[in-house]
Amino acid sequence: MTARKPRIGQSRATLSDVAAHVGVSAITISRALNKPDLVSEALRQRIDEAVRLLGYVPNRAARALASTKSNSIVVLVPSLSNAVFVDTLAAVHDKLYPAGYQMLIGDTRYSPEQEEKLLRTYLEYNPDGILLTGFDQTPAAQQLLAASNIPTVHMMELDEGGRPCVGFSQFDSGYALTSLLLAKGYRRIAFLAAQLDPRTLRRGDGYRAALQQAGLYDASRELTEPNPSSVGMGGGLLARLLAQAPDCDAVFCNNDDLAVGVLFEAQRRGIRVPQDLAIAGFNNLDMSAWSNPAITTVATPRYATGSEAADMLLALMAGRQPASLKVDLGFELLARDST
Amino acid sequence: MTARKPRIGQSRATLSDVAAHVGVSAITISRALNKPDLVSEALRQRIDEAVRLLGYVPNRAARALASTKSNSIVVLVPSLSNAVFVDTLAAVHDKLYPAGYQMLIGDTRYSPEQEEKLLRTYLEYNPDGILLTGFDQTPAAQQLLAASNIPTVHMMELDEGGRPCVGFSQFDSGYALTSLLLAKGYRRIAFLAAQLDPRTLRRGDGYRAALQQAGLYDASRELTEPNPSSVGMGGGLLARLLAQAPDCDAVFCNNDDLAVGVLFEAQRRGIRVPQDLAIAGFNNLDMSAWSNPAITTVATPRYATGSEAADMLLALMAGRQPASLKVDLGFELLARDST
DNA sequence: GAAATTCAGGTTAGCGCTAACATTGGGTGC
DNA sequence: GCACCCAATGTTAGCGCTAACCTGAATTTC
Repeated sequence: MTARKPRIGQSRATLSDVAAHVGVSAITISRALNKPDLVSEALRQRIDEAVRLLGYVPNRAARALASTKSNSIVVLVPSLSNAVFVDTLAAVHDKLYPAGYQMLIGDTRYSPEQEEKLLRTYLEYNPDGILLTGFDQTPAAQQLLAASNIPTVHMMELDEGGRPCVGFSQFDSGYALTSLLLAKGYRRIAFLAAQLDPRTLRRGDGYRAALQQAGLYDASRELTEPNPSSVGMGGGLLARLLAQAPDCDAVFCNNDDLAVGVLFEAQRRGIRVPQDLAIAGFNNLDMSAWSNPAITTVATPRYATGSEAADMLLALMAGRQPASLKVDLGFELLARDST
Repeated sequence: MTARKPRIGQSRATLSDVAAHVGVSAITISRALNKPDLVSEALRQRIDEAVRLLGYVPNRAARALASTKSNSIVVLVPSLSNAVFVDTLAAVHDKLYPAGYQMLIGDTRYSPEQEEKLLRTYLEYNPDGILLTGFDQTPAAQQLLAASNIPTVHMMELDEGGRPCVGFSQFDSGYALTSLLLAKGYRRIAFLAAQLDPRTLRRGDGYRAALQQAGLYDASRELTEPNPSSVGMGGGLLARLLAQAPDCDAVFCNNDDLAVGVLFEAQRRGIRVPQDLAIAGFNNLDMSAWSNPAITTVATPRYATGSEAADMLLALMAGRQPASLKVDLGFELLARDST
């Protein structure tokens, strides 16, 4: 048993304080807390009592330093104001929290540079695992990741190169929704997108491919806007579109909030939906199911993505080989009254 | 100069690795990194180069342990899927990040018990400061906070008891919006609320007070629902309301998404807004400005709350006395076409 | 009943960093 | 030219915890 150190003031109780109080050595307290079955029942109870009495709270930094395990996971998402990522985060949390891991959440604001900066910062925490969104890391960030040797899983997109990933094909989803519109007889289909992140662009690629294949592609019907998408912006984009290509018979909006904005603006202009103009959105956000008419959209596996990605990461961290390093969760077309 | 420790494998470079490489002592590297002006220009450059060469990343746990400062701030919000808190978080981040602090974000899911649990967990990180939402902590959580002696600021509500806080009066905002409806001539005003957190309830108190004062309160027009609010739920609540109190001439929705849902449902039922039914929302979310008609709402100071709260916390952490311990940021009524 | 095993706890050392004090070797003042 | 000071770097110790090994007593094995 180590001598009790004199403690000045009322700084927090430490392991040795508890140990001194109970009359055992510090390591025993540590064991009672972390590997309870290595300590006898009776002693464990006395320890629990002392812990409560002294208000002992373990010091995570000390634990991390001594054990070289931080029990924290870095999760980097492009935005916290987008329901897509929030839902994914919730799923990740639901898996990781019971496993004893803390999430360090970083918001990259859709910028690879910001992502690199966050990565640099969070690497100081010595995370046990990393969850990233997409594959568009800067070269420096990729180097950091490689050098750190920390298990990493990418979410929301699929990789052909063998990097661990969970998501769905953005290209296919854009292609499929456009094909649905073509099948319904629409011929002059516009594409409206805000927040030009890589996933948006790949959905646009799918849109373009479908139309080109049908011989119906017209670049003037493609309208984009770098700022984050919102209902208000949907209205603005429709106004721009009608000025530039007034003959469109359908719009593919890259996100449901844009679609709702387009619907509102169409109503203001007396454009009937879907008779004069069909509207399709993306992501199946809550509101698109309830508008009048309800908006056709693509349901994306947000919660499942977070859940599966966390599972894969847990496997990698435990040194287990996950069943698959590439999990394609697919997507679902929801044809509703707006098309 | 301390001897270089033999390093096996390729575990991360440490301060002493850098020191050995440059040929100085570890503390000098530490100084070059943290207090650069204590180290000569020439040496600093050599150190920077070595840091880059070895890919040195400081170990946060070790730094926290040695300095007894974690440079991290715990921020607990009730939900990440509510734009209100996300905006607030963004503001907090914008202030804290430049000051060198990391945020540890916790999502309490509107539960004081969960909040207590998170607090317990995050206290292990030895945060330098804490930001909480509201004042409804469990007694145990309050005890934890008091014992920890960590500067804490409460957001979104105001306290009479002198605890540091930044927000606005939820009661007053509910009272003011109801008064606006009364002033416009509405007499049978309903109140629809989901997610019955304390702030919702206090807004409801304001609503009730205004109506009671006017002698127009009728409990059957108050309808609540414990689950999180959404557009879909707004429609459901309107349906319930019409069954129970079909003569309402206005609805005060506790959040804009409910209001939009009510509007959609009214449209489906052929109820004219505002002629047959006026609709008011809360929080000034993006969509409420663009619907047809645009929805009357209350603009709440979300970003400012985060910003001011972070400022206050920074002052408290630095041992400075903030200008005021109670910052009332007010709110703004936005009368639009739906009333 | 002696050796082998298990159980419950202890000792020692060190994770990587920084606070606090110590040391050096020029200036500076007069 | 001597005391003094300051700037730049070093030494020592320790933050709070746990990994790895060690010890002694109780229990089991045949």
